[in-house]
Amino acid sequence: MKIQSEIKKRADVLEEFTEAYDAKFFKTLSEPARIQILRYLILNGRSDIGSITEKMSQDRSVVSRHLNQMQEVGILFCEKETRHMYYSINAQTFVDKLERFLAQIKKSISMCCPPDSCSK
Amino acid sequence: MKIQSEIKKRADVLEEFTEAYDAKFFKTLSEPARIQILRYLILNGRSDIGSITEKMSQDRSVVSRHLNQMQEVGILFCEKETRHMYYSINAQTFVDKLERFLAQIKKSISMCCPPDSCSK
DNA sequence: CCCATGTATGCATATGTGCGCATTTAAACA
DNA sequence: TGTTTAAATGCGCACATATGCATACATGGG
Repeated sequence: MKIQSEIKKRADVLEEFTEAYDAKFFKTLSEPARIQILRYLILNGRSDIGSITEKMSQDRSVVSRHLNQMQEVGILFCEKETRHMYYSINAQTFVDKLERFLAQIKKSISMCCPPDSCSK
Repeated sequence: MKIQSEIKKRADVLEEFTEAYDAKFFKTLSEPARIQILRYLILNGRSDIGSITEKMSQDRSVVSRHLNQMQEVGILFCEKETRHMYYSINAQTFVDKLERFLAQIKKSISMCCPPDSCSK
């Protein structure tokens, strides 16, 4: 039956959507302090924690934790060198995550909201 | 001088980036309850608050507030009809916001992180 | 007009999380 | 091997916000 296969299709797309969804990634992107860090790295490129902290009002430890979280969700890349921990934007994973999410949203929307299903 | 113009270019792109950045949009996308609402709307399309609440553990008022916030940041579209407030995914603004952000990130990254500037 | 139904809002509370301080760990240099 | 510098971690505090209850505000049906 046509309806049955439609229901299954929706459930499948929803499952895909749920798997692709990274709430922590978005949460990380929503914090003012972390946005400031992102801005700093866009402007200055690869930097260590000390340099970043100089331009911020927060404590070194706080910045360290933010950077760590940003690295965990794939926004930043880090590597230790001598005594310094250097961070830079992880272009690969960052862009990839956004593109995956965008593709999934488009897919989900086209399924659930054709022009004459959602609007009225 | 070459360096000076490079600095200006970076500042300009950063300003664009900052303008395009909508922290509240990402924050809205990061809450479990709101993600559940999004999932519901993907599966069921246009729905009123009552129907959505039935499938959630939160109170009607809480769901109402979440829906309102999601509409504010451009994720959802709403329209009142008889006594019901109907919500649906706002494909236009939702996708547009993501695409704008993605484009801006790509632009910023390509400027600040050419392969041999960020990596070491 | 009054009542029922669907939403929105005021308020109190609980949970989450950003923050700074103090301390610990790690590593380079004398 | 001790000293100094950079970063990470434990802990407690403060503030933001998600939640639920009670209530107020619509609006359609009788």
